[in-house]
Amino acid sequence: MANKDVTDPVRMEKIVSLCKRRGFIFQAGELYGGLNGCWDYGPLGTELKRNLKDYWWRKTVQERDDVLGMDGAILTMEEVLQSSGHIGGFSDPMCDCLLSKARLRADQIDPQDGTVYHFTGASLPETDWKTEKAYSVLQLPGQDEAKVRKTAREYYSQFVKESLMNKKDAIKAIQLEGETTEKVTGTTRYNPANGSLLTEPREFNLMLQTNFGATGEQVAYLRPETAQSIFCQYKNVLDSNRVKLPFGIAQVGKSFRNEINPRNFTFRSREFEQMEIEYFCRPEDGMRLTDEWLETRLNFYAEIGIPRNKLHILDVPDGERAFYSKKTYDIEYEFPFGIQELEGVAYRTDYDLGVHAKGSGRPLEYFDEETKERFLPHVVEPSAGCDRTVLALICEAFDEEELGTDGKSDIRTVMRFMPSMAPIKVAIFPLLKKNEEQVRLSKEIQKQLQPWMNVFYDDSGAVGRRYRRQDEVGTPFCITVDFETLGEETPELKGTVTLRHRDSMEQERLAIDDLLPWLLARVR
RNA sequence: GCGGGCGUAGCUCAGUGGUAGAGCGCCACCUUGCCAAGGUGGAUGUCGUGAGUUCGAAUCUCAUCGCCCGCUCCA
Repeated sequence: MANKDVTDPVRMEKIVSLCKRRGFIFQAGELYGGLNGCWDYGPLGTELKRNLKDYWWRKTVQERDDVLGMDGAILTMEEVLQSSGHIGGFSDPMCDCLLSKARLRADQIDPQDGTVYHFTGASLPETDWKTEKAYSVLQLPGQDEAKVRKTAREYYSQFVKESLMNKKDAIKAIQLEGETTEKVTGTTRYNPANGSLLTEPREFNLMLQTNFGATGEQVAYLRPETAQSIFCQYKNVLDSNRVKLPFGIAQVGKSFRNEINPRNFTFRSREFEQMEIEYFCRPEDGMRLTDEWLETRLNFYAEIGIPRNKLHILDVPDGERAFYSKKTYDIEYEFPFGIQELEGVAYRTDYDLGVHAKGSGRPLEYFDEETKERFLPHVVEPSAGCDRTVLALICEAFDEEELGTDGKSDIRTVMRFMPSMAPIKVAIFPLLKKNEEQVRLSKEIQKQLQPWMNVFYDDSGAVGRRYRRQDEVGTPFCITVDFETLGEETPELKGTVTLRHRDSMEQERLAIDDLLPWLLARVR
């Protein structure tokens, strides 16, 4: 098990603060108080996320011969989710303890035998407090009747105004009413820890539902994962694209889950984006391909700037995997709030195509021309959380560097994004705002580079401050048009600019004409 | 969903019943020949929201929303 104790809340707070201050991520609906579990990306966050998605798409779909893309509807038919098991099958019935408020999974309570004491209500002598609420307690092994009644009085004490008297005396004084007993066997209605009655088991609604049609009579669900539209269109993709096993279908898009408890900034949100591949293969290749995809995906993270030593691979053991999965790897990252999952690589066997073939009554078998076999392909699913990866990129990039060599403390905040991920690729400054020629040339360079990359122009304040502002949003390169550019004192430097590197703060001179190829080689 | 903490300017926070504050940031001008915090001036607040108590509420009470921590949950 990963060590969850390695957390740094202070660092996380600084990151959240920077995200808001510099326009990476805002809380959704903040103007009206905020919407729990939902987030908006600001200008820079949007660029960052787009860079990630574009890179994933390029590496996963465009640069591979065996993966095709699709973009499915978010609104999903009830039948699809019935077959997949999202309706009915996967949601766990939960009970709450009426006394301790502990939440228990109804299906994990051991059946118990014993005597149950039923009460119809309680009152408090010498006051007008009285309740008709019924309550029951199971006598646990080793408990006497007095203990059972104490438990009941503790329950009723929740409804007594605390101002009546001090709590201990109040509990002792409560009069229980209508006591009867009953022998029960195999009950799961009582908390094994304290004998208290539980609430009725409730199905937690883990999906978001919506309605449409003229009077809103038709029910649809916001998809809980992008995977289901891939499984449902697998046959159409196969028939329309002349592909052979093994092949994959990839999708990037929004999914929605009614998370009970959204936490950790954007990490667990109700609305989130996934980058998923369903890779269809022959049954005998499933295990091997799962391992291969794990390697492919780990390499991907290294390429976008999340080093291998910050990733942890969890080989999910038997019993903790989804029941249909023969093998699952979780790829986890060391977030400041703990080691948490970025991506799951799961071997899902033929479960998904199987349930949809059955649910729809349509054959989904693959016919192998060479071997003349007909079978349901198996599926390996590398499923990455897009917002989680953006958050990992931000956490990984965030750095505070001490520069105070002369005794003064100077902390430089730098987002060390890889150039390919950085929201702004290059910033362009005239050294002096008042020098018209420098301003003119700077804007000319900006126009030259803009068709190729995201460029930012700034002429306010001292140039040092402008450098630092760009450091804080992770711009890898800054270009300064200075007096040498104009060739005023050193004619041989005419037409060159200062190029300043974010990470080292070092500078070099480059000819304006060389800028585009130089940058293009580094920012993609 | 439970328990605890918190919510005042863009950010970090001070302000415990009597005129809404500081530092940083931001904007303008000046200065500035390459790495923040120099000079002058300026803008910015439904004190999270709503009700209540009060002559008067950022301050007290209740509710609600949101954030953080711990449980719980995560197909």
